[in-house]
Amino acid sequence: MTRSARPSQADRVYSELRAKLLRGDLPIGQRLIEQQLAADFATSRTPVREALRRLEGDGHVVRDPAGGLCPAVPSVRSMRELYDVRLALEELMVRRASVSGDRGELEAILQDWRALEAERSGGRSHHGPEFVHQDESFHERIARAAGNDVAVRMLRDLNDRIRILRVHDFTSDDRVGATIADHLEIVRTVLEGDADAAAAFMRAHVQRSALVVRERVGEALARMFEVSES
Amino acid sequence: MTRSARPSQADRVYSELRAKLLRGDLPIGQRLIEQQLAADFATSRTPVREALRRLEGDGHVVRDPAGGLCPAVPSVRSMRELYDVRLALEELMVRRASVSGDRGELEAILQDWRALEAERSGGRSHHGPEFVHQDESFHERIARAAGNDVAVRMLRDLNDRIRILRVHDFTSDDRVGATIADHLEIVRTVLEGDADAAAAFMRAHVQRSALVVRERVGEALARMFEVSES
DNA sequence: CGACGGTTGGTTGTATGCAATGCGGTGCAC
DNA sequence: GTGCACCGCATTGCATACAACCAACCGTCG
Repeated sequence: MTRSARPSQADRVYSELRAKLLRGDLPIGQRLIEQQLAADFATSRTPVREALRRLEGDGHVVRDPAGGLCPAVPSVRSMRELYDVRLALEELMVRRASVSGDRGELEAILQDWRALEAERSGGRSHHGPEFVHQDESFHERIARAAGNDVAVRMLRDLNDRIRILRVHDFTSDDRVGATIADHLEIVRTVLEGDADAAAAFMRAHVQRSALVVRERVGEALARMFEVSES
Repeated sequence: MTRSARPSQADRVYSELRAKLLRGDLPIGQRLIEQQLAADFATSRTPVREALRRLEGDGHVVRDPAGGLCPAVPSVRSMRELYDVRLALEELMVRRASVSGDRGELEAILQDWRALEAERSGGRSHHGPEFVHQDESFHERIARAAGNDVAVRMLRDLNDRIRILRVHDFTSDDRVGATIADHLEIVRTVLEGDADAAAAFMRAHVQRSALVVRERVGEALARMFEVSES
């Protein structure tokens, strides 16, 4: 996906536009005009078109009936679906990691999260957006240690789409602490090779997170989503 | 993904090229030259470029170090990964379908497969490629009945990538019969609402299929894959 | 006053031209 | 004979010009 040597204009437009879309920076009803985007990114329509095609393939933009492209609107329903699929995949990953995971990587993960725990009890606390990245990184590393690149890629895609919600999980210091504890417990269990227990911990962890998000985001976001649902 | 009204050149190139890639029709080492493809499809480079970008996003073509695009080569490893993920998703789908599936659709599936069973015992037998489509359709309909469009899309993508193997599952009449029996059992159990049993049946069904494929494809394909693995 | 058709501006789809890059081949020097 | 440098070609990335199409607006006619 990343061009090997020199990132092209199309790549640049793709990632910047994608970032905007995933942050929800673009007005939802508004059509994305190729020429206008080309002007914004100081380039021509060709790279913009290529970026849009990729974003369309990713499902981050959708076609309106007239053939124009608009930002895809997340719905409550799709969020639930995404969490559902994510849960199944994460469970699979810890099972695989438990049975035949890369021990070196798993132990590195354990070390890193012990360090985070120490930092935290040492008074240095992590705030939302930064911790979201840590959290995503944990789950991706587990998948990578499990040795399933197909799943890694799928999880990354899922994470892109729920990131906008995930930040709501880490607005309280309690949740950050609980997450660190969960992660340590999971990776320890994986290293013990207990697939069933690890899967159960992961399931509980993700479900807890989903519950908190659901609660925090609450009715406000739900209503926002509802109205913008197509 | 499908343009609403008038399929564009880019759409045509995308689907035809994609079909060729998924059938393994293109020599693996051979670089895909934009201009040559444009000539083959009797169009210009622009639609070809867009098609290639989408295929790149799908992972069906990959960049060589020089920046050129080549058909992605399936590896034994990625096949195993795909089956692994597919298994997890299929299991999730029957669980969801068991608990809160669309009964109308589920009963329609049951009817259709009873009809297929009757046809078969009536002497009309189905052969490989045709039955692959039936089989894929079954699994997609289950996912659709489960009401998770995110998973439907992911499964479709997975199926695209394992189709090349799946045909090896249905070269014997026995396997076709066994598959019909499995499908009937699965959908009946789902309709009874027994999620655990349905998941177990689905797991057994997919694993059986994977085993047969692995056996039939055998070392020959495995070796072919190995040498072409990057 | 309403409905219909033409017209026009805006937007996307397609084609092509141009520049840059990387690779291979060839010729020259040693 | 071998190594190196230079040149040309193939190919991609980017820009722009042109064509097709849709949508809305406006005028006219019933």
